[in-house]
Amino acid sequence: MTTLLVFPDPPPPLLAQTLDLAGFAWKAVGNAAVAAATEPSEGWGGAVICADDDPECAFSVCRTLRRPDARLDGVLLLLTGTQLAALEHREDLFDDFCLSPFHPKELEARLRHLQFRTGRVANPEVAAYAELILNFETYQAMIGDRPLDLTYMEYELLKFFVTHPGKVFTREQLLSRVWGYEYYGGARTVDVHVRRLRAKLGEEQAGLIQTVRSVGYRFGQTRWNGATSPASAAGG
Amino acid sequence: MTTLLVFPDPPPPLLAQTLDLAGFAWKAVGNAAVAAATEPSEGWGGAVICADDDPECAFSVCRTLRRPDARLDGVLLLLTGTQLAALEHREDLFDDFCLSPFHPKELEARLRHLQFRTGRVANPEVAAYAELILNFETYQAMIGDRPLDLTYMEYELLKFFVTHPGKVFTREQLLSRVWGYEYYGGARTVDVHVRRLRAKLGEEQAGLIQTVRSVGYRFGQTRWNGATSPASAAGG
DNA sequence: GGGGCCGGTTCACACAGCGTTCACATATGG
DNA sequence: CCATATGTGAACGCTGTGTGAACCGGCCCC
Repeated sequence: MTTLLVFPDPPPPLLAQTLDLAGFAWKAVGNAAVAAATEPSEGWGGAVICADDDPECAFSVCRTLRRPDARLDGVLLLLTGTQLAALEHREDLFDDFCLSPFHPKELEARLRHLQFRTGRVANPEVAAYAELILNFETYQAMIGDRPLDLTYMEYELLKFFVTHPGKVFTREQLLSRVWGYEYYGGARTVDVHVRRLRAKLGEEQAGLIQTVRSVGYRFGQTRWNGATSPASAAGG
Repeated sequence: MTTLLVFPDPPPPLLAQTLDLAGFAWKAVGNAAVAAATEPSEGWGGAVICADDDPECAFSVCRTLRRPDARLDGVLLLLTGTQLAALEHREDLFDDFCLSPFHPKELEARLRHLQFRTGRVANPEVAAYAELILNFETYQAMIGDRPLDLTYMEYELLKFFVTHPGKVFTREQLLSRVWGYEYYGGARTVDVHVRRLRAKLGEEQAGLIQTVRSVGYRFGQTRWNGATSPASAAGG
């Protein structure tokens, strides 16, 4: 369960109670700066912004959360009926809203739906394996919370590995499927790229790419480590 | 203004009145078959499904509207407080809901936001990314508090970048999507415009446009955007 | 209608990054 | 202990990109 950002700090008692009863993990912040400073490493799982008391400040927090360079999805606005008109030109600042005073079950249902939406609508153009995340749209890679600086070929090779975990590929297969053409005698080129990938993955995760002696390389699936039957290699 | 699908037929009087007063064009249908038969050529602009009377039938209509091969976006569910629990395993059937009896202004605000989300509403007249602000109406650009003097093509290119932050585009993609036509051998033209944009953005912000070697260019989003599916966190 | 300016496109060149290759060291298996 | 396979470090050369400048067409002003 990810952590919800809640504004203001402290939040209205009924809001806090509702979130607790519904089983949400949350953290209250008084302004956008604190929100940025206390952001968990996996990012906020959404936000509940209460505009009852200080709508201007609430909208300001929303604006900060929604800036395009680090946009937060899953922002729910809590406001009174008289504030409805203020939403008209601020459609981009929130994903859902709930009228205050609210029915606890309604808020819970909205938050659940919001988490469903952000989990499902989120851009599918990514692939992940354990700690490793590749974003195909941005050509970026992350291992844990550390961004990887990969060259084009390194990225393409890693992308192929991540999308085919567990399988063993010969150097010739990798050359034809990653490089995309038949190759003349340069099988060792793969070794060099694998080596550089291992180096950039770091000491910890270098084992993600395993050498299968006299066959080729395999990505992930470390459960089969050690002495396996040769039949598996022959069958692959 | 596109036409909203409304269920049931006839809808509750207060619903019809609210839609009329808010200026929405709508058409009531009694079941999914009629909805398919009377669908306007441009498609439905969304749906308001009232589950007050016959929730089972309402959910059935939703299921039909949401079938994967012709999924309708912008489905708003109208239900009573006692029906909230029924939403839990039907998250995919709707995009928003509103408790009945409803405040007309709330329903109106929800429908407006739904139309904004589904993109059926006119484009915003400004866009911003970090320090950068573009005003599409006046063709003005500002970086921080400094106005940028951009030519037409520079402005169009920057506008495209700002509205697609983080994604990598090849030169060919940029040519076809910014210049708007297929191009003969002029891929380097993009380079020159990018260079001039960088120069005008200034030393500080030149890094906003990043070169992705042997791929193309990317605007902003150096930091990883954590908007990935929650499954990745669970899978670790 | 002519000349100068402005903006978009194209060209030529230099540099740097990256893919490839080689030579050698090390590991593995028979 | 040998043969083969793989890891490692470094060097080479190509391709892609940055950069300055020229070209060219349209527009406005004189």
